[in-house]
Amino acid sequence: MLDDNNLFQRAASSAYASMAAFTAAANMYNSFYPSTSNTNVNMDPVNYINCQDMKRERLDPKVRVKLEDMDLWSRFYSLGNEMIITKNGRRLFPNLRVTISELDPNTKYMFLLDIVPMDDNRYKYHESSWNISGKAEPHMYGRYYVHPDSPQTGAQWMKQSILFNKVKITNSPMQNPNHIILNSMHRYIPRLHIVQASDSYSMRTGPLSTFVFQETVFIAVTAYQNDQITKLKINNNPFAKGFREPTHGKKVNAKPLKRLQTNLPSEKSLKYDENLHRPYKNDSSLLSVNSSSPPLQSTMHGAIADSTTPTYLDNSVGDHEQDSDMNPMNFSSSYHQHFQANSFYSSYASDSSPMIYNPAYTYMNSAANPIPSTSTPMHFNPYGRYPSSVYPTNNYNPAFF
DNA sequence: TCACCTGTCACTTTTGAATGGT
DNA sequence: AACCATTCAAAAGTGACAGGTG
Repeated sequence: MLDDNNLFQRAASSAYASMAAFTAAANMYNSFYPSTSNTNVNMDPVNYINCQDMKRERLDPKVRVKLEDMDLWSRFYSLGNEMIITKNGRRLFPNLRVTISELDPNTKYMFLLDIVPMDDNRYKYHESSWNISGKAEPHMYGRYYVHPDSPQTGAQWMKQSILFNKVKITNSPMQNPNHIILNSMHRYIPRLHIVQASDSYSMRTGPLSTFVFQETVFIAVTAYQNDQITKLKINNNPFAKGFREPTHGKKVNAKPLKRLQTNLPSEKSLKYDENLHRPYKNDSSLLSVNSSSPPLQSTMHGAIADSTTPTYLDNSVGDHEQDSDMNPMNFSSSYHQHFQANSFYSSYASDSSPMIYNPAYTYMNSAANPIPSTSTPMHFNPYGRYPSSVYPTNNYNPAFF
């Protein structure tokens, strides 16, 4: 383990080197998820990551973060967003842009971004839908993108929206150390960390809060799987403008047509929708009669943990009303309404958060919630909750797409 | 002007199921 | 029946490319 930590420290570099090194030790413990098939592991989240001594103060709970371009994010979310990863690194699209309120105007803050797995699964795109195809590869923690304006005062951060358009994701650990490493065919969510700090040293100890946005969930891919995602990207990303007009390039014509032909609906692509009691086209965008505005499921807001700073493992879940809502074991509809009405997110509260994005843990953490067998591939619902027949009693409800 | 960003596409590599031999 | 090696198709990854942005 010590050797591994040294490896992390060597790998960490540039502006965030100190933070990556600092968090590496904690991350080593939860880099490898508990197996979904093992129900006998120690379920105490504090002991699980073995970091009960690492307490960290939070920012003022009044601090609010709003995700910009919510409409665009929601459109991608509803289709099951995909992000291309390449060896040299690709940017995220849509861009992550947020606005902040209720920071102390005179205190300095640093803004960091990382991307963490949503669950313990690897996915496969088959017959126009995402299905679980096996267990996830271990995630490489410790890579952060530090916003180049960091540090600056709360007043400066709140003056205008904050854009993370330079973040790049890659599948190659050997590339630029500023790139965030992801595994293809795995599902992720970006996390925004706000640290009260005036330099990289105090960044390690200053009060910290983490924010996540459900609409930013995506599956990392090396080539787009869902044609609808491709079209949405082309139509909205200015750098892909060249692909909008079929008459412009020669490339635009030939292959897509060929692909379209190979994907033409055959008998195989028609399925029977048991809910609608009618056949439906086997395409994630056409899954329901309401496909133009699929429901945004509510369950993950603010719930993804900061695995790098297991500060909130204080067993005080539910101390406050807000805490209760933020508790991943108790996602409430009221919080959903709060989200839909304002698109504002609080930081997550004291909870067992380092495990939240790992359904395996969540299921195991509740004796009342038996773990469904993962040996048989489950259909991945692009619109949110797994059917209640699959998870009869769980209240985790992995809500994506 | 030019560095950079995008999705496309042809090609290569990897994966995993099927098959057959011991 | 169990194990191992081989084959082969499908899936996934790679890199060059043209057309675009800033």
